Amino acid sequence: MAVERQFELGDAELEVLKALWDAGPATVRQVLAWLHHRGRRVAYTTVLTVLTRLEQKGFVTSDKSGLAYVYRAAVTRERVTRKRVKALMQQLFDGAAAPLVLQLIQNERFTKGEIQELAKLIEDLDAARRGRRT
Amino acid sequence: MAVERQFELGDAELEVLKALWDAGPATVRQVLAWLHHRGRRVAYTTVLTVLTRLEQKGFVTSDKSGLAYVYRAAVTRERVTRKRVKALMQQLFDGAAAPLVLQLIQNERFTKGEIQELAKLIEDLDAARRGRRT
DNA sequence: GACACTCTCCGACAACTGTAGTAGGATGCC
DNA sequence: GGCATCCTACTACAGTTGTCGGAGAGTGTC
Repeated sequence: MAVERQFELGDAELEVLKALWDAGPATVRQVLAWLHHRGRRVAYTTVLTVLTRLEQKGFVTSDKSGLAYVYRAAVTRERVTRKRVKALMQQLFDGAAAPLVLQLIQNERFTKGEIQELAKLIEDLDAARRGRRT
Repeated sequence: MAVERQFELGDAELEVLKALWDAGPATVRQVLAWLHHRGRRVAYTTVLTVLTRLEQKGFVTSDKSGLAYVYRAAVTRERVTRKRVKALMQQLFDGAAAPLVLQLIQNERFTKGEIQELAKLIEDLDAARRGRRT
């Protein structure tokens, strides 16, 4: 690879994006504060660099309204999340979702509420399937 | 980052590991054939390099029984898979499994059999939870 | 105007990963 | 013995990502 791929997100980049998702549009300094708050000890310029790269990749936009540039996420958390999950499914299970779900259900713990919610969703799925007579 | 992390698997590395999982212990040439079969056009020496790195990282072992070294996976597919999924959960959902499962169920399609299997697993989970009086 | 701050820009560097060429040893065939 | 073939070791290089430092511009304060 190394050629062709073009834009994916590394850990640091994702972390910065999260700051924008959680805190809304923010300046470099605000993102830095958010990261420090989360225990990520990085320098101001590091955040700046990451934001710049994210902008190059199209994940954020910026505009200078006051003294400093304000950065804003240009992609939704849902979109990025879905894409990542898809990629993982592709990589590990040749794109199939079921094995992943099965693994999660068997290996992870869920609260009562979560289990109920899952049960309900599954039931809905089943009902929909029947409804479509598939 | 760049420092500290030490060993994770890239796409190419994972693909090579898959070859060993699927086809069992194999020589460089056999892995190469497997990759070509899967449409991955890489050179012999590339495979050799990747296998060498995987060995350095402890993911495979090798032994020279005949003319060429035979490489063998030193980690199970399950172990690697679980670790990757955990990492994704950590990265995207702060370690929580439920949001990931919910997203999968809502966004992906499942066959009748899969839905039934899921329903059964959820039911078991629920029963176990009740059994524990938790 | 000088000093202190705060920003952005540019350049840099190291680790990791993907990819591969070249050299040289081993083996087998004529 | 010479030549083709196969294998490993070593080296290399580019792209990506994480991480910063220093230079220089803008702004506010005495």
